[in-house]
Amino acid sequence: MTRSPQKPTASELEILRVLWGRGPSTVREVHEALSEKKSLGYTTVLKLLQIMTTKGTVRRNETQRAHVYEACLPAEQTKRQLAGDMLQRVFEGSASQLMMHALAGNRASREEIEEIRRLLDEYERNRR
Amino acid sequence: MTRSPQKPTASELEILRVLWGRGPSTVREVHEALSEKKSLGYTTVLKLLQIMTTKGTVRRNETQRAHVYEACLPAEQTKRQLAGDMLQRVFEGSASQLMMHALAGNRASREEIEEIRRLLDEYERNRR
DNA sequence: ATGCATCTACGAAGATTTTCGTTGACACTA
DNA sequence: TAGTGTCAACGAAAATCTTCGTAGATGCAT
Repeated sequence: MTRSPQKPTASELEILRVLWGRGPSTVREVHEALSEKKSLGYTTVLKLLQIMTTKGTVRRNETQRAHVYEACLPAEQTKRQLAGDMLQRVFEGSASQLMMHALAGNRASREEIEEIRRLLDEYERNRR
Repeated sequence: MTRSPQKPTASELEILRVLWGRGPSTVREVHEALSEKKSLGYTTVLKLLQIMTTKGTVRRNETQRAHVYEACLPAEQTKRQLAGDMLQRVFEGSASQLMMHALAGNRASREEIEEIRRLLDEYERNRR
């Protein structure tokens, strides 16, 4: 029985983003990365990583004195899960609605719109 | 000082969706609507609505014995806020990334893709 | 070896969310 | 008017999330 991937909390996501960006990291490294944005105690980060380990969100290598943590799932997969979850919970599965609401309020650049069109083409090509 | 709209929790969102769909409703009506999907006590819904009232998420009309609740903000605004929040927290502001991750795993119909293209055109037209 | 710095483990407090049970008010009906 | 059903208010338990202090182990430098 495989554990279904559970949705990371807000704090867990912040940590995951550091791990995805830096690759396997020690508590200190994660803590320093997060400290640039917000103040947070070292042991808070440690505790979070320990909890995430028990949840199976991250795994750690304990061969060094300072354990090295890494995300179990690739960023792509977790992001897909988060986006899919919101798609269902908020937009009843309508991707067009999700997109329009995401664009509203955060005016996207012309390049961004072009990029979306390009990706849509690609998506359709791969679909058939 | 206006209270910044705070992000509804998962349960609160379920209730908001009922209110958006039905319009102003009593606790009983909301409870019955939710019961179709999941089992939930009547007083649980009542309590949630009371909490949401103190938070300013909903307001109520108390002229009837059974108070009538309604969402303070229109669905559009809250959805925009939720989508925008995820856009920043997970996708660093990249709408194209959000889009593609939402589509992956929830294969969208050809019509859905067309709809997105149509809305993109419209969005660009209104932007300039 | 002694002391300082760094690390993990543990526990726990406080906040928030989710869930209901109980109580007393109110209203309809037989 | 006595009984039955519905309603809001209140409090509180349970679960989860967020945060950090303290203790004990480990390694390095003097």
